[in-house]
Amino acid sequence: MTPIRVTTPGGSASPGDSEDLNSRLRIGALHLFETRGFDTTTAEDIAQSAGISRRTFFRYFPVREDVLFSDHAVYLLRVEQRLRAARGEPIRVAGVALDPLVDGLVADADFVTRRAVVIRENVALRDREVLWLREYQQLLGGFLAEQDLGARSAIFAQIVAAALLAALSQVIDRWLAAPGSEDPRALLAELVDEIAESMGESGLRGRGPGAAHPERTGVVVINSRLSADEIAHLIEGAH
Amino acid sequence: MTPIRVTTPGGSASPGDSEDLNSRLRIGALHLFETRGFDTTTAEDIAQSAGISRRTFFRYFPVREDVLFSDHAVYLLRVEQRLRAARGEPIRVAGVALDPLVDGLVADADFVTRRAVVIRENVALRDREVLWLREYQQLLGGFLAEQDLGARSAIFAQIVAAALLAALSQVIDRWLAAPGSEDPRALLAELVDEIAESMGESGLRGRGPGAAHPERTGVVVINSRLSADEIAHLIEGAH
DNA sequence: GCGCTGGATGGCACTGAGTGACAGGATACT
DNA sequence: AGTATCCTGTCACTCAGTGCCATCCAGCGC
Repeated sequence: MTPIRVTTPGGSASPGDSEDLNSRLRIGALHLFETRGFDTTTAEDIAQSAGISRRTFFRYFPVREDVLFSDHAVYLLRVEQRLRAARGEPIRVAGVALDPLVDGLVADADFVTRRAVVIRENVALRDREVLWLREYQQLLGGFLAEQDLGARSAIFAQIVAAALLAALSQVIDRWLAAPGSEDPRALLAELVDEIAESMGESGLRGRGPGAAHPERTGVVVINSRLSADEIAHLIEGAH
Repeated sequence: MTPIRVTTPGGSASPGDSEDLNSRLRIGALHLFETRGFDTTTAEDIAQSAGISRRTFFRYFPVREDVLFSDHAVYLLRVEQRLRAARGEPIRVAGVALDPLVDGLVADADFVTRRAVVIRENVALRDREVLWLREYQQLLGGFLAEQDLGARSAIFAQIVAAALLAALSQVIDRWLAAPGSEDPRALLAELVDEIAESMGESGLRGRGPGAAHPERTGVVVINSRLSADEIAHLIEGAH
């Protein structure tokens, strides 16, 4: 997956930039896909549109589909950095680490929305996007697997990672469907919060209290038919 | 994805059966992959091993990789049936609906474990497996989306589906790594339970009480430094 | 200036996946 | 019988992806 040539030696920062070869390729390709359709556009066509040879094209993108996803190669690196740098409650850290991705997509809105249209109409592109998103999932999964998530930690690491990525995917979908109607980053934060609270350190009968967020206090009650006293009694007998 | 020819008109039931063309192909292919490696085995080779022409092979499996995954086409149907038939708390229903898949894999253990070895060593096969698993996820996601999961129902449907499928994936991985050490179906049930409890109707500030599991009572307290009275007070002020 | 070296590119040729079109051949139905 | 239908094989074609080699263009030391 990784060997997309990012071609950002130190200069042009964001994937929305223009005028390096990578950008010429992805923009030219998108335009071709929009007009001619994905599977009637050959690698040769794309290469020509950027003024390079077919052979060179495949040196930049080992798989033809990837010409639309070069940004992910960049975002993945940023997400990885965030994971390495941040500290705190693991699940929230993992969730927040996805911010650069969301920000990047929003900043590159024009390209991203047009790309989404093309992707929606083509199976190969949809599949390829799934595989790219899975890269993030593995990243988060790997990170969470190194943390202690209580009982069944290794398993839950993957489950939580999957949940987080599904949340991300939904956030992006919503944003694409109705741009501007909701702040994607805020929505993601909200969902991450809920996931962290429900599957986090205390949500799944894992370990004791007092780890990362000692000041945080939360109470969840299921079946409010019990009186407060009864609940208090239950709590006293619990731990 | 779907157009794999299942070739089970009404006769041979389980994917582990032999002697229909489909089985000859997948077994022959597996053997070739084991000995010669996946990417040095051409579609022609596989076709020959089953005594058919290359063209016919591609009529059975539009994508070469799929020759190893024909069982999923069957399992997907069964899972879908289970979803349609069962009633109860949605998340548990969705989780339990995966049982036919687990059972099928276990029943077909020889093939499945050998396949796993081949898959592990090849990117194209790994990717293809991911895409197949995603089919289940979409199935569950679609089902859950029709249910009412409380606030943000549409979003949580996808998140829960992803979590369930990650659980399934972990269960299978464990079983493959140490067959017989743990009952995969029991482990899956356990994980589904935890997911249902944490992300279910009450886990995520959704709707009121009294739906599917009215008798169930649970209390979760984060930060036990508070006294029981303080907590009771918090609760009284909550709803 | 010159020569050298390393990386990026292009051209060429080759394998193999996947597909459309057509032609038998078997089977089932009447 | 005749005929419609489904399955299969053959042929031919496009195009993705790759290895090999020649070339070109920096940069750098001298």
